[in-house]
Amino acid sequence: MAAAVVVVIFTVQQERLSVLLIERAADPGRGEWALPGGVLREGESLDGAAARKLADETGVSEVFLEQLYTFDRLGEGRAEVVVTYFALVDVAQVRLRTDLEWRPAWHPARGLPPLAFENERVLRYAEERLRSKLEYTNVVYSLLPAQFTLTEMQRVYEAILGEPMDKRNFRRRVVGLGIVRETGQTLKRGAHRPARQYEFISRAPMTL
Amino acid sequence: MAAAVVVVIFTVQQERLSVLLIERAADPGRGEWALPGGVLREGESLDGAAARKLADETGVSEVFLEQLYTFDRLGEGRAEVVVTYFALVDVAQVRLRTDLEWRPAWHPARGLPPLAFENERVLRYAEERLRSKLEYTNVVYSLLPAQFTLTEMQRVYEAILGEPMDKRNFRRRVVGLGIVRETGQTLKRGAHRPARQYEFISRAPMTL
DNA sequence: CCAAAAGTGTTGCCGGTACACCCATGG
DNA sequence: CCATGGGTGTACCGGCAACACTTTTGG
Repeated sequence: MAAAVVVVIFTVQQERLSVLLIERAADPGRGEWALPGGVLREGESLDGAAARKLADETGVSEVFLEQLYTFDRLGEGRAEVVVTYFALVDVAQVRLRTDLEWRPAWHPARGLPPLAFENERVLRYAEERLRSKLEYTNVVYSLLPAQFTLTEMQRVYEAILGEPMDKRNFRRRVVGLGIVRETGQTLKRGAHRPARQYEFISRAPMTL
Repeated sequence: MAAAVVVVIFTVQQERLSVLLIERAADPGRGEWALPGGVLREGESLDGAAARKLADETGVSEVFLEQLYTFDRLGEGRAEVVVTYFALVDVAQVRLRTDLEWRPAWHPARGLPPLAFENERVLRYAEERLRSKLEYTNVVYSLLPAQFTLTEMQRVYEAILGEPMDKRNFRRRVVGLGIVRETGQTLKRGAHRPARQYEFISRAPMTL
């Protein structure tokens, strides 16, 4: 009866918010999907355990990772308490594990398979917190590459919030509030006018 | 190495934000003060354990009580993880335990005695969260009796935020946003004009 | 020349803040 | 009559939302 750590790993892919899930190859919960997690090791810190799980599954570190909530007695799980975290990753940086037994895969946050251990509760809570953090922090930095266009950034916001935003208001806000700045470079893609590239002023979480 | 629960119990007393602390009569931490807490019992829920601790120390229930954060390896504590909660109580409803060994007492949040188990970190975090929740929720309901005057309510806000507020703006806000309503009754006290009594529209936590 | 995305300003509304005076009561 | 707290309105400012057209490019 030790403590367990579970990590909700979000990304935005094809204009959809997605979550990393693992198909369980053993009981309990065989054949269902679950959030990545595991037991806290002897002498390990909570933040350390969460970062380890995240790195195990995605290969990334140095991304936004924050404690979410602590649950007790989640479903059939054997842990006394489950400390949950949530992380935001740029899908382009991720290399998923390719084990035969415990397959990780991205799933759109809308339209999930059956989940083990009442992970739906955890996910709902994480999604709510993510949406609210978008509004008053710069956490989106962790979902985008070093350089990007404002349109790409806006698509990420829209995927998470689930509604279209006004282009002019969006731009005024993110540059005006000091979240991003121009790099001076531009990017040409397809039959379009070249787009200015932007970068985050800070790649650490900050409250606006 | 089980999980422990710790509760930060706030009240407002004589226009000061205060916290309930317990003087430790045994090691570790003998002679220091600490937040009330204990080990999670077999089969007990986290919320249940927090409510039990709160009721043990103050006799109250049905007040605002919410999970705060989960810490690992706090000081010399023996718990693997410590799940912290914070509660808001009306000091008039509280009857403190009067054990000889483990004395509970209110301490002003500014100017605390030496604390055991790194409880300063927990307290700082709880205080910050309380201040921010004041702004966008009705949690203050849990610090006041059923009926009260707007001046009393304003004093509670000022004690917690640590700065005076404008009377007219305060009143407009709390009635306008539907936090409180008039009861129709008035209260006479001393050499003053009678004051209208108010009550909370909802005595459950709500976001504004 | 057409389709597709980039880029750009103005206006109205609302919420928040600053600010000062008169009133009812008990002693 | 005076000291004490109760009660009230207005004006300014800044952030936020709504809204439409022109430009550049590749095919």
